[in-house]
Amino acid sequence: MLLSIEPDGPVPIYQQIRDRIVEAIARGRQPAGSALPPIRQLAVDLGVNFHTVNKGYDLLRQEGLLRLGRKSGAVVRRDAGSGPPDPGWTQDWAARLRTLLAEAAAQGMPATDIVAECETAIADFAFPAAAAEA
Amino acid sequence: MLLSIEPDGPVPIYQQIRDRIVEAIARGRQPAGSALPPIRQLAVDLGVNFHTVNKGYDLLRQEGLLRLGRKSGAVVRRDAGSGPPDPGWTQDWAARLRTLLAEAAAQGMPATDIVAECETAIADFAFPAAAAEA
DNA sequence: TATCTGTTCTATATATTATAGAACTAATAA
DNA sequence: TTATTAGTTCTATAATATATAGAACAGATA
Repeated sequence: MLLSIEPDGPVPIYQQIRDRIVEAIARGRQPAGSALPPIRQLAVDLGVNFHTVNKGYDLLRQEGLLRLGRKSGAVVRRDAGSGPPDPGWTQDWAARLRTLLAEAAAQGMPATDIVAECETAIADFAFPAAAAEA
Repeated sequence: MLLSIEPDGPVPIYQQIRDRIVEAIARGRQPAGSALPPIRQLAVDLGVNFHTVNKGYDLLRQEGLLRLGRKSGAVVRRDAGSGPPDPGWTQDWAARLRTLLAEAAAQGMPATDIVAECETAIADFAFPAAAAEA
């Protein structure tokens, strides 16, 4: 489990930890049932306080992606193969997506490029029965 | 210029102001050259401090989307018809896109649904010579 | 001159972020 | 039992971000 962090970046460290793990889950590198490093160990590896890692893990638990146990540690609960997400969650996510895509359009990015970026990202994910036909 | 804000939401007010304006630009409701409300007036309309609006406008200025003048006020500088964005900017944006899309995949959203949400959002934008063929 | 607009400064209060240390709970291993 | 492991829960501190507030300034316009 490699996990590179930018300590001096604009995005909070606990958020970066959460983001990298979400990406690892989406790409199938952390399938459902797989274990994540213990909070204290990851904190040492990253050179940050264990409370910071704990906050990132807790975020993932609130999102339903992690299951945290006393001795079992942090285990992935959902992945790209799980059932469809909650309708309310999908709405919130779609709103954030619209804002992010609008940003690219406002910056003058062509529609074809925007679509291409989306497809490139999605192609890296590990869907259960992916068909990568062009 | 309608602009609804959630004062008690998790996202900062100045960020919401920035996001709504970005979406208005992308959708062609605020084309390049069009004027935005004065800082103080928008502050009154939204029921927030004018410093909060100023911070949102200043963000957009830093992103190259707005031009702020003494008497000219806030004028849109770039829109969906402008030239392609800066390569460095595109890289950063693509990274944020990958994180957001990974979130949906990790939550179990099917690839087809993710693509559909992207296309739905893009269809609302005002590209110069859009071809909406299916 | 007077007005409108963005800009800049100080100031205050609250919330967020990150670090730090200590103690606790539950499960496992020796 | 005893020790270890790992998450959980408290307090505490410092730095930064957020939002409000007021005042004053600078440039363009009527």
